[in-house]
Amino acid sequence: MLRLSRLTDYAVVALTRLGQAEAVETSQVVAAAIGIPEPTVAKVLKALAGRGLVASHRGAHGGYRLARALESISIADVILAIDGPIALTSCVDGGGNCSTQARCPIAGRWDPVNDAIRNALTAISIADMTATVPPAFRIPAGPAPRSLANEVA
Amino acid sequence: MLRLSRLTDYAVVALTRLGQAEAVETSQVVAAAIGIPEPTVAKVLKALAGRGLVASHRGAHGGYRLARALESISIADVILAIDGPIALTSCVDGGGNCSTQARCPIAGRWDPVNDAIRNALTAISIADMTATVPPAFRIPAGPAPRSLANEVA
DNA sequence: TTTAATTAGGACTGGAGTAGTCCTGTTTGG
DNA sequence: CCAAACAGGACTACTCCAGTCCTAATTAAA
Repeated sequence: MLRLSRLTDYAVVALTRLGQAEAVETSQVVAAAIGIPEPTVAKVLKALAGRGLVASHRGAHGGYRLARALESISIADVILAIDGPIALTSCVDGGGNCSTQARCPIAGRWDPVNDAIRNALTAISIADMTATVPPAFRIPAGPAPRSLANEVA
Repeated sequence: MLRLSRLTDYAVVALTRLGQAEAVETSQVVAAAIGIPEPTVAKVLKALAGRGLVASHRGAHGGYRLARALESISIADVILAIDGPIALTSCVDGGGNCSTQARCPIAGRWDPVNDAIRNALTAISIADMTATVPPAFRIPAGPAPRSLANEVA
């Protein structure tokens, strides 16, 4: 089902949280705020920092903050940071190192599919994802259904 | 990385093969033609038949043939047949049965993402996937690199 | 200068889900 | 009536991800 990594969902939640923060926040604070175990949040934030989506500050009183506005961060960026490059087939990005030796009947050209998905994902920002929720459906407070495991298709 | 099921790739290859066939072909023949183990091909064809993408004929001299032209079969159709419905989050299609009780900070609205991907995948037909390969890059004959494991993102 | 806080980075492990196989039943042409 | 072929489901081995932990490296404050 074209599963999307669950960590990617965490990343979106964490980014949204940082978007609401006023100063740098430690991974512990973020974890507590969004209700996800700290080690996992730390892992996600590290990955996001590595891709420059969040800025990190080490040492005492360190933490994370957004490197750019949520409006200018696309889901494609997040997926890239968490799961790696967007490419359907190993054939495409792997450079043709097909393990099996079966015949390739011309078929299986996933490039257009990759491009289409990449474009679709690049067009949507994290801000878009939160903005599209009609106010009536927003959860007032307290525990609430949360976005979880992800599967496309 | 938004992994796409490998069976989906097989399905595309098998469909392309059936597109070249002149009469019904058994799963054995298809398997031999595309160089993939017969049981696996059989499994894929069954799934495609279940979704009406290929027509099956039982009994002696039975087999499979395309139910419609490759031009009118989208990858979304294939993914749906092999991997199930296209939806990024269990939150969305599962009806809100979130297992964890963590707080949902409004974030994680994957609906627009799902829609975008669905649209992108629906717009591409199997015929498109084979047609986009420039003639110069077509493999003349014999063993050749084959599309394999699939990952998006 | 020392100490504590905090990120960076990688290794490790358990579990979930998929690929692939196989078996049994049903249909159908010869 | 028999053999060929699909239908459908059960089962297993394996891969890969989620989650945890440990050890640096960095930095503010005392």
